[in-house]
Amino acid sequence: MTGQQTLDDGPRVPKYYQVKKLLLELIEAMPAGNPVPPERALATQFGTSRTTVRQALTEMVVEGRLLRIQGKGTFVAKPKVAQVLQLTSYTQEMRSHGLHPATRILDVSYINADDQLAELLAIRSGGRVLRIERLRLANGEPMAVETAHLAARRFPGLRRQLDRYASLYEALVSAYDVRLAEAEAAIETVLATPNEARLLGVDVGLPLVLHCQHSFDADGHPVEWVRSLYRGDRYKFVTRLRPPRDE
Amino acid sequence: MTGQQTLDDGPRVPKYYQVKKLLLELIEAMPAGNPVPPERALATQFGTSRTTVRQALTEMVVEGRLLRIQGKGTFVAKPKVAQVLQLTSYTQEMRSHGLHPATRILDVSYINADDQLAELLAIRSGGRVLRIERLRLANGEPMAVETAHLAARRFPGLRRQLDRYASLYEALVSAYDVRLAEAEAAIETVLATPNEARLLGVDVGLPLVLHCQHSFDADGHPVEWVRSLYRGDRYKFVTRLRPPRDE
DNA sequence: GGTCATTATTGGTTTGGACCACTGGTCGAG
DNA sequence: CTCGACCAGTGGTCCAAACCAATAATGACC
Repeated sequence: MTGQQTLDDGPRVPKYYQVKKLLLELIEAMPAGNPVPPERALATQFGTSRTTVRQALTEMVVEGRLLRIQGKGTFVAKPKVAQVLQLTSYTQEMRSHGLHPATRILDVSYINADDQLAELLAIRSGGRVLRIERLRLANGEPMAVETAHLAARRFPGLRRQLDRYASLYEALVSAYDVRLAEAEAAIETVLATPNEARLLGVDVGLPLVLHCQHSFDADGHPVEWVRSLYRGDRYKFVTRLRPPRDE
Repeated sequence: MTGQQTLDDGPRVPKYYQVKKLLLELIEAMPAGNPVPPERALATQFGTSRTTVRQALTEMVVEGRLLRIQGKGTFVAKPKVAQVLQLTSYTQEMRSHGLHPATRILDVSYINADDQLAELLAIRSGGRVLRIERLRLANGEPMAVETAHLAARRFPGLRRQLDRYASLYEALVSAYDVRLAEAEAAIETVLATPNEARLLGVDVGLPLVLHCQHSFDADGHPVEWVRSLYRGDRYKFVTRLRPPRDE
């Protein structure tokens, strides 16, 4: 090897990446919802195989710039919605963004806590836990799958109270006089399983944002542990920070 | 089509997904760093094409479970590191995790602010801004690319001060008596560009965590705007929340 | 006019093969 | 012994083709 062309990024640009850049320019001038040409047409236009076009399109779908629908086509996606990380309800949060929120209860049931969940809720291992699985929507579109866990003994009859109040937080305050005072949240990226992909209406393998929140009341007792899966292509999370030491 | 098998997830499981599940079982019993069989061998073993194996492997790489190295092989990856979202320095943060932090300065230069950056730093459009691009390492491995922006006029000579102090925060406190009091952070997922992938030592197209932080001093004046790109497969972000209203 | 089967179009999956780029080792020349 | 050329093995990219699955348009039939 003579090393005559070993620059930072000389001829090392894969063809699918060049296709991607061309497509990015193409959709920049297009409004959301507008369709891009079919894959086969793009392959002909760029003089590549459909495989290469698909590789470029797949990255753009993962990035949240495009939306693929089997049998219909590929479309320019809408920009991301910001999600403020704070102790507000989903409903409250979406309204502040001018969106119409809705919640569909997927499942409410009692389970037995495994060791990890028991520690999070400060109950004994195997204790009964109310598990609430909800699909969060905005303007009719699935936004997140939320699974909340609360100790059954601490909130007796909560399952029935849920029908009476508009939100879980409202039920906690009105029926049990419990207010969330603090929380710890962890955020990481994961990939959609087939089941999660189906619920959220995204593709299998798309990166999701896993947001686990552990909430406490004013006395420092754990109240709930929530595992929320947001669409990584539609959300960004915003939080306000303070320094660890006060001065 | 008789539709005799149209269950929730009957025959609808793609072959690459079945391969992925088998591989997940395989690597579960393997320590980090252990190599998995070559792609061609897996294709023969599972009776599929190499393309299908690659589709399964690619998802697992994106999830941070595997690490691919061209010319060497594919290996079991190490588990994620947690990153606490707070106003501490990277150095401080990594040490608390028992890791050995290091920083490599990639570039320090003055640029002219565009409209957006000017507004973030509360200066006039086109004003001079010190731009510091740093590569963050932990135990010798690239962890993040950080690009900080500070108003040049407010911190005269900061470029030279950087050599004198161990960290940017230390320089701000010692030389300018400026302490960060508050910040807003936004987190979203993006895909690695070729340049970013090269710096972080990951694959092009891998999802990264984009963490943009806007920091303010005690008087509420903006101090810096930092754009950090973390490896989505190695990090998770942890933050502590308080309710919006005090009571 | 309305209903349902048919067909065309589109994205989704899989194949088998080819070649490139990088790594690590082998082996010969010096 | 050292250095370099060479080569085998690995992941990276790309191709042409075929078939499956979901959607939308068409058109025959009632």
